[in-house]
Parts: sequence; structure tokens; C-alpha cells
Amino acid sequence: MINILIVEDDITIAEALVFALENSGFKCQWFTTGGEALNHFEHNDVDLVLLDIGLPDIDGFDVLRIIRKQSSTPVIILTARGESEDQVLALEGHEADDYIVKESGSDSPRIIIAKIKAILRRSKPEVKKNNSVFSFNEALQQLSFRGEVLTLTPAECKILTHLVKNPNRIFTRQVLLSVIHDGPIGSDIATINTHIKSIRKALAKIEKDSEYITTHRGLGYSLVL
Amino acid sequence: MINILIVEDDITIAEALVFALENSGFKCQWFTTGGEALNHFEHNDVDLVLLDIGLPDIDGFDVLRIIRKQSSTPVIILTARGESEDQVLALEGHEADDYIVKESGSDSPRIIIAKIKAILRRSKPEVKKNNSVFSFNEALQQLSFRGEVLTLTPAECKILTHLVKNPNRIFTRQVLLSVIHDGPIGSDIATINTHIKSIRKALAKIEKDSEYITTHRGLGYSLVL
DNA sequence: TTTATAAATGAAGATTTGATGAAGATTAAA
DNA sequence: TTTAATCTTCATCAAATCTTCATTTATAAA
Repeated sequence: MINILIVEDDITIAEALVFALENSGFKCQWFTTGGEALNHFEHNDVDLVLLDIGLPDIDGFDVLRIIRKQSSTPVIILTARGESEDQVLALEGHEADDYIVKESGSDSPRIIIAKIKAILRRSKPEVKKNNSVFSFNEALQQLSFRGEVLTLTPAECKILTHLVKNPNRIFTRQVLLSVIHDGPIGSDIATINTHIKSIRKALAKIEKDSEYITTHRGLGYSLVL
Repeated sequence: MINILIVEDDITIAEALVFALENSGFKCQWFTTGGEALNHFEHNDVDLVLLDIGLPDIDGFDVLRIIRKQSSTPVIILTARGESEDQVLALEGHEADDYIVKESGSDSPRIIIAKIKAILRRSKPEVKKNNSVFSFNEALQQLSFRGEVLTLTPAECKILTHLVKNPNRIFTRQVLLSVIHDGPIGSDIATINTHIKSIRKALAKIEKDSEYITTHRGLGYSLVL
């Protein structure tokens, strides 16, 4: 599930965005102020940000700057037609990933969705929060731990990648099973226990007694960073 | 030095682009036809492509498809204002990295340059090209391995060339099939297994137990360099 | 401390995937 | 048309991987 954070104070535009994005299978979180949005961003898993420049509280560029300070999550600037100065500023100085001109045409949502997909395709699922302990090689689909490549089976790799991308969050066995399987799941949730065991073993080969994967009795597992 | 390949048949626009880009320190190669551009692309080092859709000879989308078949070099589509259908097509189906609306405003070049920088910033660091293990003779369409010419069938040669040009990256059997075939594909993806077997055999004749082609179970194959 | 429940563990069985060799189909050349 | 080269399909085998299960160990509640 891809989470998109929308920061937009114009209710009409925001609702149109949410409608279009959710129809395309994205999950949206919408805020009207920069403050709320930043708060959400810092405490949740966000894959991409749609950011309006003209906000009631903070300047949109400040929001972008604060986001960039802590992560490389892709940010797309929303800008009204004609404000091309904004566009240039956003791309040149502030490290936005793209900008979209808000217009009422019926193609607009399709273009936005296409842009989002293009950017997500390109944006390497970089491990968040400068986590140098784990790193992911997109091209080879390999996870590394403390600089060493982990030898994991496909299922183990999927589970650990999910945990690494969402650290400090508990996932039930059910959820982790659904991470492994694309379609419906036929296997028992106890299978996850065995996979976790193998992952811990792989990590232990590199660093003994590393307690990165925590068991939450009755709930599931999490990766602590 | 960053090389930008420009494919644009409108001389006025092209000259403006070249002027602006070279002023920003980029090196430009400009062609007015898709055929010439592809020829240049295949024989030279190109970091980014600016591609007009309305070309005199080939459809711009075909050019994009042919480029994508052999490399992941970023491509920006140039499109005239109003052709928003083009924009969506380019981003959705054809794996372009972005599009730019050509307009005469004075901001246009700045925006283009900002976009190029944004995309290059994001595009992965170049794979080292001083790959002395494999070499490709463009004129003869022959691949050599450790200085010896490989005797490969056309299909095998296409696959291995693709892998050599994009080392350390996993390709699915599906993608490798599309590398062999120009049009739609009728054959089973298991065919790739057999081709890979032959390629490995050809490499083994020159160097025994060379494990250059790696199998990624459940994913595909890659060439490790 | 005792007890009930959950998780860790080790090993065996089932399933999936890829490697391989050979045969049939297709294509291009003589 | 015949021939040779190449591509594709297929059956079989081996290996990697996934799942299950019985047992042991750890944990939290009474």
C-alpha cells in the first residue's frame, strides 16, 4: 500500500485529488496546514508528498525544506497556473522532485497519477531515516546489513525489506504473510515464525546477538532502529 | 561531462535548447530524426535524452521503446502545449521519466534545466564503464569475453549484450524475451532458460566456472561485474 | 510458584523453481 | 526443395524454498 501525504488548503482541489488517487489504489492522508502535515510525516510511513505552496500557516517551501532535512521521500509541488517562478524555485533550489500545475481539465488527475507512478518507479526504495545499518540494492534486490549482503530466500527478503522500510512498527503475522504472497494466502501464520528464525540467523552470521527483530507477544514482530 | 541527446526536428526549438544547455555546462548532441538519434545513442555515451514526439521518420514513442529495451537512461519527452494525451501516454505506458511542455516563454529553458538536474540527481550513479571483461564491437555486432570473440546465435547475442550494457541488474525472463523480439512475443518465458544455458556454455569454453551470469530465483538473471 | 499460552526450534515433507538434454518447429540459406 | 542453423517446447532431475508439525523454551497472569 502506497501512502500519499497531501498538503492542500483548497478543499475542492484536495477532495478531487483524494478521490482520483484512492481510485487508483493509493492511500491518502490529507492535511490543510503545513504543521499538521509535518507532524503526520514525522510519525508515519509516507511514500510521496503532494505539497501546495500557498499554505495558511507555514510557507510550502519551508515544509519542503524540513522534509528534506530528514528524508528523501519524493515531493511533488502543486502550483497554480502561471506561477512558473514557483516551479523553478521548487526544482532548482529546494530539491522537489517535480511540480504539477493545478488545472481543472479532466486530464489533470490522470497526469498527476501518471507522474506519481513515474516518480515512485524511479525513486529507489531508499531506506528511511539515514539508516546505514540496513541498505537495499534495488537493481539486484539485495538487502545488506552493516555493509554485508544478506543471503536470504525470496520470502525472507520480502519480510525483512518490509520491516526495514517501516521500522519501529509492529506487524502481525497475518500482514507479514500478505507481504510474501501476491494473491490469496494458503499457508498458516505460524510459517512466519520459521521465516523470522531464518532471518535472525542470517543477521546473526554478520553480527551476533543483534536484537533488531523484536517479538511482541500476542501481536507480531517489529524492527527496532 | 554530461551528455544530452536531443531529438527534435524544429530547428528553432532545438537551437534554443542547445544554447541554454551548453550555457549550463551540458554537452549536447542534436539530431532531427529518430533514426540518427538511435544510431548515436547506441554507439555513444548518453546520460539523458530529450525526445520530441512528432518526428519526421519514426514515432517518438517507438524511439523511447527502443531506448528502453537496451538501457535505463533517463528520457524526457518534449511535447507541444495542449497535447496532454501525449504526456499521459508517455508517463503511463512508455516509461518516460518526465515530460516538458514546449513553450516560448523565457522561463522555459530554466525549467527544462531544473528538470534535467532534478532527474540526473535522482538517476542512479553510473555503472562503471571500464568493463574490460566484456567488450562489444558495434560494427560487427560481436561480443568478446576476455579478448576472445564469442560465437553466439543472434538471440543469445542480444540477451548477453543487454546484460553487458546493464550489469549488476536483474532482468526478468519476460524482459529478456522482449529484448530478443521486436514485436509481440509468442514464445514461453522458459525459452530464456535455454538461451542462458547456451550463453553460459559459450562463456565456459573461454573460462571454466566463470559465474558471470547469476540466477536470481523467482526473479530473473543478472550479469555480475 | 504454578499454569496457560505464545514463541523458538529443529527436522521432515511438500512444493516450486531452475538446469539440463533432446526432440520438434521454424526460419533462412543454398 | 533441401539443408543447416536456430529457436522453442517438453520431460526429467536436482536443488532451493516453503510449510507443517512436534517438542522445547520463554513469558505473563493467577
